[in-house]
Amino acid sequence: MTIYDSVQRKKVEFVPIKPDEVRIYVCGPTVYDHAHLGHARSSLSFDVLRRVLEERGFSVKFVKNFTDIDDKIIKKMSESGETLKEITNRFENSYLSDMEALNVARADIEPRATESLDEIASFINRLIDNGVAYRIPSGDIYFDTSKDSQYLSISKRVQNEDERESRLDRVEGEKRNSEDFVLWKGAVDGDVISFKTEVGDGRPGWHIECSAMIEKHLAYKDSEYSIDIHGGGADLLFPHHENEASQSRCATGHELSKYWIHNGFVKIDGEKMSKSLGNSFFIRDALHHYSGELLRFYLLSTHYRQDFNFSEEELLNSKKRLDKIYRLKKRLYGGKVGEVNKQFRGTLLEALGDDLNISVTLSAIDNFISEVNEKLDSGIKDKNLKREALANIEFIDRVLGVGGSDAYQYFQWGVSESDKEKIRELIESRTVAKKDKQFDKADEIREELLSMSIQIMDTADGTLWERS
RNA sequence: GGUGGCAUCGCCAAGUGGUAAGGCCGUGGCCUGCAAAGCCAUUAUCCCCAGUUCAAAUCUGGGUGUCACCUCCA
Repeated sequence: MTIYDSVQRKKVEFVPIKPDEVRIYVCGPTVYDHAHLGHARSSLSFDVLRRVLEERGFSVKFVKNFTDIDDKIIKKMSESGETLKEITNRFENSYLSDMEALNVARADIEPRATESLDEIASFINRLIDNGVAYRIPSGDIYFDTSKDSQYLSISKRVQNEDERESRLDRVEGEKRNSEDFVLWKGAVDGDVISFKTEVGDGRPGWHIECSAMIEKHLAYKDSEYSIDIHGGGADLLFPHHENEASQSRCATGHELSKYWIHNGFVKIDGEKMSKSLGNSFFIRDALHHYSGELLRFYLLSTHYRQDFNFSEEELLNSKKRLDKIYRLKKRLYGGKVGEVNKQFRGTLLEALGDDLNISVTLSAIDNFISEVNEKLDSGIKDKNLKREALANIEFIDRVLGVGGSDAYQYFQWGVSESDKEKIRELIESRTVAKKDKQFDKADEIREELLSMSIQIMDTADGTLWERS
């Protein structure tokens, strides 16, 4: 299969370091707030990647961290008076519950910075020993980027003199080079949180945790590369991933990752969603309006590297597409699940194996649905048709994580029990009216249901309804 | 200012040298008491200019527009 490597900046054949095994590390959230749609998209992208790799026969080891030491968390501590643990626990749980709603599989290991302090400290010590990190009088420890000839090889950024100087001007002085970054922040009076480690009291900088945790939990020690795939949002490429890679290179002598994958942004009204613009959108808020499955399907419907423009109109467009899977599933209801169609399976895996080409994948699914509907409409008796179709839908669920719900429940999402009862009663009276050829009355009832956003459809198996 | 991405039917969106997938919307038809659903049919020469080639949406050069990164950010 091929994937797009952000360092080589092209699609390349994916060949894991060791046959049949793939080790992936994805940068997880900083747990100082609820997760927004950008987190959802990133998680979803790598969730599908993982599913595809597994479906293609790889054994995948997947690690995603929680950044639970951070200035924004500390700020929250002083604002709310909560402890670090209280805040990070709350938002970790919020994150995990959102991910569950989106049907994102849990990582095999979910390390936290607070649980990796020994490894972080010894990692920093190695950098100091290797002469690529230095301590300044305040107690802060910096990484010396000038010591790594490969620095900027990940982001391919060019340092020009103007930028250097303008950045030097606004830097507090004691760094040796403007692009040096902090590995460890020494404790100062008034710090609300500080950890005691072999490099002193204080707290780690942002980038170091990933390098240390990758080495602890995931890295090959006997290979040119530590792991197969390192992923995250496109905004992490620089400086975060550049710095991670540089640290790891200087401490371990190995390149950090063989492939780098970055997902595109979620935009609202054509602008990147971000805290500073005030247009971010929490997953949990979206889940009040739409099911997790629909949100998942919608967020997956655009190729992961493209910018994703969130719009209600497009979301409803996606819903119609997802509805079609479930309408077919309803038609197949109660049947036995057979064997997935080999060609169908092959088409999906080939499309997804081409750098997760979702458009071709969805197109193939649409074609499959149409074909089955057509055959079903023609009335031919073919037990295997239904069995295979059900198996195909199961396969869709395996690789994309959608289509696995009960078809009837899917269409009843967000309808209260009392409304369901009312709907049943209305449909019953309409059925009676129809039987008596009282079509005006029947149509009136249908209008009433429609005003409740309930669409009905008369079938050979009786009148079915869906929430539109 | 530096770097990178993108520009294909009303909208979303595939396609990386051989004469434009798919979805939504619209229109016509079948089905239906009427609908809905489903099915069938139907809609583009690919931002502009120049070039390479037997052949380009796809390659090269130039231009325009747009977005992002360069500061915390998925």
